[in-house]
Amino acid sequence: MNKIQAIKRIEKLRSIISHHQYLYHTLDAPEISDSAFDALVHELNDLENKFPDLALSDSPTQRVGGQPLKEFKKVEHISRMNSLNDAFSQEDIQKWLDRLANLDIKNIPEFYCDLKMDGLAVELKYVDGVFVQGSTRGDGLIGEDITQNLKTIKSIPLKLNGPTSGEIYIRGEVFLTKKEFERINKEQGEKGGKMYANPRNTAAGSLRQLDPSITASRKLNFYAYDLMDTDNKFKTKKDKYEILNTWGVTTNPDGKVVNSIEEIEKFKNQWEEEREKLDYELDGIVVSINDNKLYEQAGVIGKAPRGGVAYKFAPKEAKTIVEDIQIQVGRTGVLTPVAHLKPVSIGGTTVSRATLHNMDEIERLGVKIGDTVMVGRAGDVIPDISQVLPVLRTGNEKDFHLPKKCPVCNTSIKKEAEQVASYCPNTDCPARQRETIYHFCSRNALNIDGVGPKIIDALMDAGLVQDYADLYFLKVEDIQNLDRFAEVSSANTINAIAERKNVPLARFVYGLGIMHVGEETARVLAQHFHTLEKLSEASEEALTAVEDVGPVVAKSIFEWFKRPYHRNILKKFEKAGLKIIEDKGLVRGKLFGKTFVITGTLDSMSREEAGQRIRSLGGKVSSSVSKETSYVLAGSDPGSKYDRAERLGVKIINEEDFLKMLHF
DNA sequence: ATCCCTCGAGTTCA
DNA sequence: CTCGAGGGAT
Repeated sequence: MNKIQAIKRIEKLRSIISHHQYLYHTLDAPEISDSAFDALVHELNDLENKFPDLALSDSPTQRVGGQPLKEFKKVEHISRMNSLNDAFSQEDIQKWLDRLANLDIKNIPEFYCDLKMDGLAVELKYVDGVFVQGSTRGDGLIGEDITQNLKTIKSIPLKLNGPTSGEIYIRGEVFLTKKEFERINKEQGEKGGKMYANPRNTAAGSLRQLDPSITASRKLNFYAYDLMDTDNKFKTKKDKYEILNTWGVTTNPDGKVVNSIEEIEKFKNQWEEEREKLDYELDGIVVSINDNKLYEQAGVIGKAPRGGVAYKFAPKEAKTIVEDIQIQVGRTGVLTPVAHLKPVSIGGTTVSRATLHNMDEIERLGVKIGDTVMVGRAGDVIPDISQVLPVLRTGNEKDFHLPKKCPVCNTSIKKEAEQVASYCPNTDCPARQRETIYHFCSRNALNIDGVGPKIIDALMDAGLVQDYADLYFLKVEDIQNLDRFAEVSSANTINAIAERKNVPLARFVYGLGIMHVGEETARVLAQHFHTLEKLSEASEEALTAVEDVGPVVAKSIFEWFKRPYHRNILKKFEKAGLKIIEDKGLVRGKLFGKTFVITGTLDSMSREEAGQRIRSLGGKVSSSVSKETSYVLAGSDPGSKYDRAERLGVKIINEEDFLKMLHF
């Protein structure tokens, strides 16, 4: 980026950041997520570092942010309440140590590592051991008097269990547990009040209540992180924490002293992994020089003391650019727009694509090609665009439109009026056929091990396979002649296919890939008709009579078996010697009539196996919890289903209970 | 017609 | 995991 561009960009970023600072700090009503905001500040910081002459003293990066609301009395802080510089990697920490070394602070023997709760900094004033005043950080110099509200917090002692004379100033973080956040938000929702975005905003909103009884109804927490020590009575940060604790002031119990950069890294990694286990939100750790004298010696630059850094966890969201939006054709012909992103690292892995689901989603987000977006991960796994930052548009963004023709086979795209998705109606579309064969080989269908997309693509491109029945006619020589295939792997492929010449009816029906027939419906159909022959000859009426099969599904199945193309495929299977194992019908075992939902990880078996055992005893396994569910089987690290079960009062059993249930 | 429960389908990276 | 939509109960 050249200087002219940088100037423009910096101006733009400054105005956007100021605007959002106002929304966030003064109105408690942010419009963009915290990480989106952080990303903006970060970019501005980088630019200002690159072009130091463009950095201005009134830049938002130079301010701590936030003017006090006029309703509260103003309080001047004893000394400026600063905020720490951020570090995002071990290199950043190393740079910090290098800068300290330049100041002649070398070979620091001890660091204090503390957890960084995501909350609000406050200052408490005690006179003669009695809590007399508390204030928010405000702009760093002047905060708001929220004494009455702070008095409602149980972990802030009204009287210190210690010194009974003189003035004492304590700083710390007020925060909210995740549980309490949910409770408050639920209550707000029921009252039709404003919903909070996250625990931090809720804590901020709660502290700024003009009526302390409202604050009291919300259980806020407090951990101290500093004791103002004007006459240097304490040697280390740890000493301060210990004396605070004896006075009855809590500090974070998980903080500890470490001796090296490696240990800092270890501490950070440990808590980054375990953060979910805590009942409050963490956004990183704070690393400080443990020795107070050295800490002071490091001094303050701008708004940030140099004796400590906030070592932030990898954000769960990151800012990136949508380079293109492309269309994918699925097995059923549904067209899915996928955003191709400028690669970005989120929580340790690099993300370059994210699904946009359908046109409705694109409209809801308002995303255009070239837009800057925030990408997170739904359920911690699947990349997902959470919001667009339209303020960063340059005017060169392009709207995305669905093509009129299938990008693969050029057939005209169709869309049912009341449905969201558009689709390619051509059942012979190569993209659809490919996906159909992948599906046939997939784990829950025929489970042909080692025959994945790559091999299937190669076989199709060579014209060796047109449909999934062709797989059973392949010979080792056929595959060997293809590029990239060695003798061994071709033999393995053939063996893997041959191993699946006896298959249970339910799996086979699922593998066929009939519209609206998934695993569960395939099982029900198999139980009901027992053989493929009977299923294939069933009338629409007979199909509709089956539990869970209505007119739409019945028609889809009926028409599938009617098509000559499919009849021919079934004949080929027969010719290849495929044996379909007859289904014995419904089992009336001891779990008959019981519905299970499985969540979390089990020790003694996979969830798949557990499901099979349940079904073999006549039980059902469902994917979502409702009041119809008999038991939720919870392994370790259960997901959201556990909470839902609790809320609905569904019986939750652990693995041990489950094993007993199987055996008795 | 309308709600609730389930199922189906699509999805990313290492 | 999440969304959309089919099936069935009301």
